[in-house]
Amino acid sequence: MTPPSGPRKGRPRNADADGAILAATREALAELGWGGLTMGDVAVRAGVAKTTLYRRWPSKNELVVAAVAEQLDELEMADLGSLRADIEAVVAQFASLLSAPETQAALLALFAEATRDPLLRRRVREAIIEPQKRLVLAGRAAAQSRGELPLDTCEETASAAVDIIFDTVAGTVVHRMLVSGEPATPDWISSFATLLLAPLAGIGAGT
Amino acid sequence: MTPPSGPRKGRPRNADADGAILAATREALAELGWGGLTMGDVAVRAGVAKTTLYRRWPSKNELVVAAVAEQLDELEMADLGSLRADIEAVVAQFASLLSAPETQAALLALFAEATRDPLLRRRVREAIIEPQKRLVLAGRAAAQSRGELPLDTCEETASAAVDIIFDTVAGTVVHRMLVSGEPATPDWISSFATLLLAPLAGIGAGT
Amino acid sequence: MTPPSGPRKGRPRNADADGAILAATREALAELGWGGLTMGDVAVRAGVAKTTLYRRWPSKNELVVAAVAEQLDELEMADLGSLRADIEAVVAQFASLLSAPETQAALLALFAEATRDPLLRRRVREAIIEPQKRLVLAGRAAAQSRGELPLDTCEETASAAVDIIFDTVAGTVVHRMLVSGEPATPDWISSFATLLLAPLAGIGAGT
Amino acid sequence: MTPPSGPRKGRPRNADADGAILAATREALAELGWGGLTMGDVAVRAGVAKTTLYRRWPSKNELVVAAVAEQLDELEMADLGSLRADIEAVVAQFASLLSAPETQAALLALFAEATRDPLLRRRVREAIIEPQKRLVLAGRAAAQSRGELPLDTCEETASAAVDIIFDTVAGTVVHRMLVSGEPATPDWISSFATLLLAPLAGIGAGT
DNA sequence: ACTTAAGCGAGACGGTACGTCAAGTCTTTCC
DNA sequence: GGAAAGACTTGACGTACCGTCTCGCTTAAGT
Repeated sequence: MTPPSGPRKGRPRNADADGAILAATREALAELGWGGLTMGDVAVRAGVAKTTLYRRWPSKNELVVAAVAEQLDELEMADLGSLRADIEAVVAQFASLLSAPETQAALLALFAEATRDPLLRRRVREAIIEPQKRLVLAGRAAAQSRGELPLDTCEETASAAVDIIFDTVAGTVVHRMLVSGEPATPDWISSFATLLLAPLAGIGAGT
Repeated sequence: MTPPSGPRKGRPRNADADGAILAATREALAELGWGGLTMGDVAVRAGVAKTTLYRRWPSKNELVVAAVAEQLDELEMADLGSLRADIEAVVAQFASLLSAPETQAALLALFAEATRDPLLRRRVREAIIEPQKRLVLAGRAAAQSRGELPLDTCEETASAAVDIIFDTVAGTVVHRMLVSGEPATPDWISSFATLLLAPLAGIGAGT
Repeated sequence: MTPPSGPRKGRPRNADADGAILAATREALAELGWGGLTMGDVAVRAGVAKTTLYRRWPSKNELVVAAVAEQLDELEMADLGSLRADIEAVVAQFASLLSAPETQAALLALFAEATRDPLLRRRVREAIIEPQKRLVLAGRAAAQSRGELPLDTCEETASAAVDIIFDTVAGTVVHRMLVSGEPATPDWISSFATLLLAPLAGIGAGT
Repeated sequence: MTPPSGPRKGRPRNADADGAILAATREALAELGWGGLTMGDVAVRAGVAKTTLYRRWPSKNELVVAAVAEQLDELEMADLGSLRADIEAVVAQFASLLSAPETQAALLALFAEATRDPLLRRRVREAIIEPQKRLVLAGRAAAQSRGELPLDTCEETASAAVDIIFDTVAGTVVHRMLVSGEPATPDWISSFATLLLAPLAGIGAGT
């Protein structure tokens, strides 16, 4: 993947430019939205020629994926000692990310574009979705090690459970914040965690 | 809203055109996606001049909102005798709507655009979100009349509950289908209904 | 050739624009030369959008041909009563045309480009060369009617004679003014006319 | 101009490169014309880095002047025993030079560019025009030594005569071949020589 | 039948961004 | 210090679409 191929020939790429461009992209995205984003504007903000953008990312889409992916790398699952606490923490983190104007503008537009463009879809999956899914997996593993959740009896069922939880968490938070346009207050997060934990309570009660 | 202004002067608008244009919009949307959609192309598909489009809708955004809203009017809440059945039915309906390529392409793009454009946001709310929210309300009312749910004790709490349920249902289904890209099979719908009903089970148990 | 095809559909082209664009082209050509001429600049000078240029002429070359051809239409052969006077008049006219900076910059560049591009070559021939060749023909006809020149005995020979005279007149004047960069003074024109008339003098002397 | 500075420091310039580059330039010129010629392409054809081109010639113009000038150095005036023979020989040589596609593409473009760029104009004069003018001078000197032409009585008149002859020969041949696009056949050359010699015949007759 | 007013198609218009390309410069590493 | 490689800035290219405009024509309703 990474070409470590010895000492490269020719003038090396300006190492600072990548960061400057992605930052400029997020800034422009926040101010102008997806529709208003232009390559020329990003280039000017980054203090770089338009051709330099195209040399590094083949299209506007790829550039935005990269810019947003960099942002989402921040998310992490901390083991806080209880499943409820862990869930509330990750939802809060995700919500705080979605409060940033640049993420708001970018995320839905990216998802929308990915609906039609298979390559973009793959890039979005790899760069954005999968890294988040690992949060659900980490949370489950922690809960299992604490005894809050039973160990997986069936691989397939477990996977389906992860998927449904992931879609529910991500989808609901996104919908609340970006579509309904309501903030994710601590109260709301608490209610939502209750909703998610209810099935487990039932299991626990039934045991 | 509706101009009742008697018998209008001049040549009346071609009544068929509206339908043809909206259909052409959905068709183009399905083929080309939001980004690839052009007014010129829609006009050609509808066999109509570009001017006619602009005479009826002030912009591309408005046109697409109208085209998608027309599609969403189909949704309805049938009282099937139990809350689980009602939920599964509405989720299935919503999922089937999101299977249509034109809806897929349009919905997220519309949400994305609405993030930046307050007027569009209002139109989306009015034309798309609110009509769906009434399904949740109708479902709750039916369940209450059947005794499956307690009557509202507090107006405010009830409203918050409706909101959270609405965001969860809409957000999760959208995320599963459009972002994760997985189909909403009967099994999945059933699992999801179980997740939603779990809190009620707890309430019921506690009563 | 001219499409008189009834009442045209759609918005008619701005009739003033053609003239404004061609004038702007000549102006820009004079200031910046062929290499410095840009479509965008012409558009700005003409107070017109760049797209309007491309809507009317498919390329920079065509535009310049049109601009220069319009200029060359001025040339005309007046019957001044003697062959020498006619020659001196047409040479002076041509020389005065080549004094204009815009013609200077354009003509050679156009000829150069035409060397490679067969379509352009054809356009240049039609629009620029042929109209000039008629001057030679008109001059010869006038001289014949005055008895200064014998009537054509052989069609083919006559045609070759016209060609050689035409190339000599046009080529020499262009070379003097644009390549050698010397002005065509009345003295020079007189000397050149003498050179051209010498063969006839010989004929006359031999009779 | 020529740096005689002993044994230079560092790696010496590749001596073959100059020739390879000029040849590549002419080749590219013949194939693509002036407008289509790119430095990058020349570099690739010559198997050389673009930097090397710029290290040796300051611009595209200079490179092409050098490439074309090299070609024109071939011309020479041979004393064939009579003025007519000498004239026909030099016209034929010049015509044969203008038959080469690379010269065709280059010459007019160079003249055109020189119209605007005083430095280029000077270079063109020095490298291309002057060397040709000496042919006319040599021819006249030979004719004078053979008694075909009177000795110069007036320096100034003689110079003007050389100029007019030079412009007529060069201009007419260039116009015939590059603008009119007709070949310079032996017949045509003969007719043209007759035209040039006519004034002398008159002088001779008058003597 | 005759006016009036709007709808309609066609297509030109001023803009703005696109993604590409070439010119000429700069910055590496290797020789 | 020359040379190859290739990244860099700049600026024009020709295209596409937007949303507006201006035509000539059509279609009713009101006279």
